[in-house]
Amino acid sequence: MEAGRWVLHVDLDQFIAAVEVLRRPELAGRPVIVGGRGDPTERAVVSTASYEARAFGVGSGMPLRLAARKVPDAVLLPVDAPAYTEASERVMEALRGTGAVVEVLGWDEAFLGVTTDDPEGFARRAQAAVLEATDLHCSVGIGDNKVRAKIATTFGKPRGVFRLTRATWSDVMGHRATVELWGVGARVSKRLAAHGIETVTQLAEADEALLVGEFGPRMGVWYGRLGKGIGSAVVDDTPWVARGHSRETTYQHNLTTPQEVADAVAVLANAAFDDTAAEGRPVVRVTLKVRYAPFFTQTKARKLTAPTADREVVVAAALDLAGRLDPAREVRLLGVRAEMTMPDGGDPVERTPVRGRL
DNA sequence: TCTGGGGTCCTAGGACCC
DNA sequence: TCTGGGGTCCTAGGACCC
Repeated sequence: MEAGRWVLHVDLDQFIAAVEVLRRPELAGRPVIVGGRGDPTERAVVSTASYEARAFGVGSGMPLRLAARKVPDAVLLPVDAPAYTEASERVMEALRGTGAVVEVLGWDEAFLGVTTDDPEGFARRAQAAVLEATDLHCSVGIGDNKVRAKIATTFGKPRGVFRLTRATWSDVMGHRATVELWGVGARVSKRLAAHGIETVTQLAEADEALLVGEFGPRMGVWYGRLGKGIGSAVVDDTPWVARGHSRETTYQHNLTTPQEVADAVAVLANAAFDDTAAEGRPVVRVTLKVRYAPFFTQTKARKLTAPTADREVVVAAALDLAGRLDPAREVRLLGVRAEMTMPDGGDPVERTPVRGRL
């Protein structure tokens, strides 16, 4: 058995749907779909679907309207963020109780840093601890770094454990499409394919200069390493520090006049300001995001002349950006983001490393 | 099927400076 | 006139993740 340090990736199975079923046991075994306000006639998308609903082809990100059509007898539920936050906190506490270093990735995911001769045994104990504390099931990926641990989890689902290391990387991942890598999406995989790079092995063997020419000095190098399964093995339990907060709303009916837009921007800017004020750090940059109907997204940003904790300044900056939008187009989504100074007093634009790329 | 809301990081290119 | 070479700061936008 290999002695030493391991990275474990823990991912709760159908987390949101599972939390809902826990408090409504009669829903067990039924196709449960959670999204928006649970109303399939509204503009909203699926947050999570239970495995029973996924069997009908429903998945995260799908418009609620379409999901409801695919599964006629589905149980549709509204998103209840406080309930998931509470369940998540109990999960993370259970994981910390295993003695591992725990780096939280989101509601339903965490990396564990452990030193053990038996990572599978540790993984099973972590699963048991989570189940005991919360009645929730999870899958665990074991790796020699975060990239491999994260991908390993997908082979462990549901309720399983899977190990992926440098020794097995090529056998397990080499023949797969690049889009299966964590950090490669539809766009990047298409650009890779244009260079004849379709598989993970082809990416691993690709000329670095070619990747840098296509994607730039950082991303190009990073994609090449991703193909080889190379990544950080540092699990950091430092509490996460947000760089900023944003509020975003898709309107059930498009906004058609500058006054409607200005009113909406004021509401969102105030809410975003409230979130940053709660952090106790001043705002340094304001960004306005707009999606015109049917689908065209624009962003406008302004760095403030000085960091400010003044609500009026932040709202005025957002309204000023709104004045630069095209008044002739219908707006279906607006968002306002307020970025804060970092705890050390720095500017988020300087990319103070709080949590870097994995 | 016309696609949420909350985040993160990276790149291109213009303005401006010496 | 057909054009340097470096640097910084800023905005706009792309891509990805949960």
